[in-house]
Amino acid sequence: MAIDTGKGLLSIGEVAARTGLAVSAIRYYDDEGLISARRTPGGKRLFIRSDIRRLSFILIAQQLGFSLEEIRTQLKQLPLERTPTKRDWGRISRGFRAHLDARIGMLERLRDRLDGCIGCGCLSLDACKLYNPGDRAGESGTGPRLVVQKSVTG
Amino acid sequence: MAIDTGKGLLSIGEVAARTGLAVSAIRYYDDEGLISARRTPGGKRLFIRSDIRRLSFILIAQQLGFSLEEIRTQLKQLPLERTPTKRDWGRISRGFRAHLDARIGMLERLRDRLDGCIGCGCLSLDACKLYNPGDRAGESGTGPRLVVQKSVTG
DNA sequence: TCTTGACCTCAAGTTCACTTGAGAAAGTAG
DNA sequence: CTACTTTCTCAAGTGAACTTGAGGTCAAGA
Repeated sequence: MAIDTGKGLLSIGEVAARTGLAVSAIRYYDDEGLISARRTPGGKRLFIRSDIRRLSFILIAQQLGFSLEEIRTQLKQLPLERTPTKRDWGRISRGFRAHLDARIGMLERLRDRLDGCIGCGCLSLDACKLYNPGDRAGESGTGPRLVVQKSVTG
Repeated sequence: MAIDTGKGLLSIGEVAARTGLAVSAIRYYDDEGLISARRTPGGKRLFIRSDIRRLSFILIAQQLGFSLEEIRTQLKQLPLERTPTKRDWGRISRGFRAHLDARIGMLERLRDRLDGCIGCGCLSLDACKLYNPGDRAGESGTGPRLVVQKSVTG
């Protein structure tokens, strides 16, 4: 259980326990390149402390409606081998915050119009500006529509 | 093309044109009971004017991160046969707004902590209150996690 | 040494919200 | 009546984000 090469490395089970993620999910993120675990000579995954931070970031970003693809793009700004510095995280944080602000603004505008629009019964797509078909997700391709509109641009 | 029994009824194609939805999506919502179309003697779907309003509601609610299941629950408060009144829509609107407020609040709290948390590199699940594993979606069952946390409670 | 538990890979299954395709029937225009 | 468009049903496919299962390996304790 204590796979620790003296450098504070963690097994997948320990990471799962600390993050609340399923072991299978962590493997999946590793396969998808969102994190990149080292290996023991025997082939078992080893994680460093900052991998937990990466996973936390993934979870929070998902709650905000970012897809794994978008999160991967954000995380590319972080070093994989070296433990990211305050400056590294700060860079991501700023871009992240801009998207957060945009999303909050969208919801606030929506709220401000809600009573006057759904409330009055005028809700009709051609007349009501609450809903704008132009920027709907899922214009292209099949599969389910995105639940919240996309925001990270490459 | 003009299937109109004198009462302003609309064909599925006309509803698709007015809402911007695909015909297949409208059929799907009908099958799922989110709307409930009448039929011609020949079996073709007929829609009343307020069905467009229901569809608008579905689209907007989806943008806010509600699942179809949650939206179905909300729409159950509306009469299916009778055209919903201002009072009917108002009731939904209030509940809807409460969820909107909650979601905005969550994002604002997240934003306020973002610089101090991700920015400083302290992002760690056991210490950081940004992320709360307790109310994560997808605790039960398989399949993809909800993108934004659930809010409509039955 | 044997057993046990955590871990491995790879393939296939699952949910959501649809779309696509096949084959048939309804309704309209000429 | 014929041609054509629209609509119908039903089955199967799609993408995202995982989970589940089968069958095998690694490492620590009795």
